[in-house]
Amino acid sequence: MKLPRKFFEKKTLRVAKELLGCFLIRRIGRRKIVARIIETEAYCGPKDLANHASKGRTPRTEIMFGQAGYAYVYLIYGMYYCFNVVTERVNYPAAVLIRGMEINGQKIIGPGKVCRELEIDKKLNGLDLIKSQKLWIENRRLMNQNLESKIEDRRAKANQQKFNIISLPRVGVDYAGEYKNKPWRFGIWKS
DNA sequence: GATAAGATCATCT
DNA sequence: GATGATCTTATCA
Repeated sequence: MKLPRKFFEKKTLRVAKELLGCFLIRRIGRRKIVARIIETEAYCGPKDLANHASKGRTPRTEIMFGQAGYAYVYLIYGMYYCFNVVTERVNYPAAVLIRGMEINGQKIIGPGKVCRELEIDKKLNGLDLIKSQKLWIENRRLMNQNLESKIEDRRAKANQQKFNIISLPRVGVDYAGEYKNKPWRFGIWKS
């Protein structure tokens, strides 16, 4: 089941944890990629110095000040894209970065790799994940009627087992002062 | 195995 | 003009 907007309108830390095990779905023409989210990072509001939006409202960060459930995609280091989902309420800039996923059991770790694999670039910035047919997120448990193959059935079963969430400091935010060591990176490599 | 350097550009100062 | 919410390749040990 596609996640509703309400899911994203909660506290960013909670959304970041609840997204683990959910399925990121990407449709490119007739091709559909189903990826299980296994690593995220939370960027929590204007005071979080690691958050791009902590420097205020700019053209780039505008989307984070909008409604939850929209895609925030930006170019990093001139070569890679990072994909985030906007969270919380209007005028409160926050988002969850998708850092790692699993496709048919194959792990893809790193936000740049995630975007390369799913063909996510700036054209998808500002996309509404609640309405889009190109990119959306589904529940941890795939509904039976959505199962398209035995492979997907197996994947759904594997996902029903309990998993432990590991939390660590975020990556690449040494400049963020007191926020640099906040354990706002979440993963389920172990399950 | 570990660490370092290089690629490459939108964004903000 | 400097700087990244990164990744790959090269060069060490």
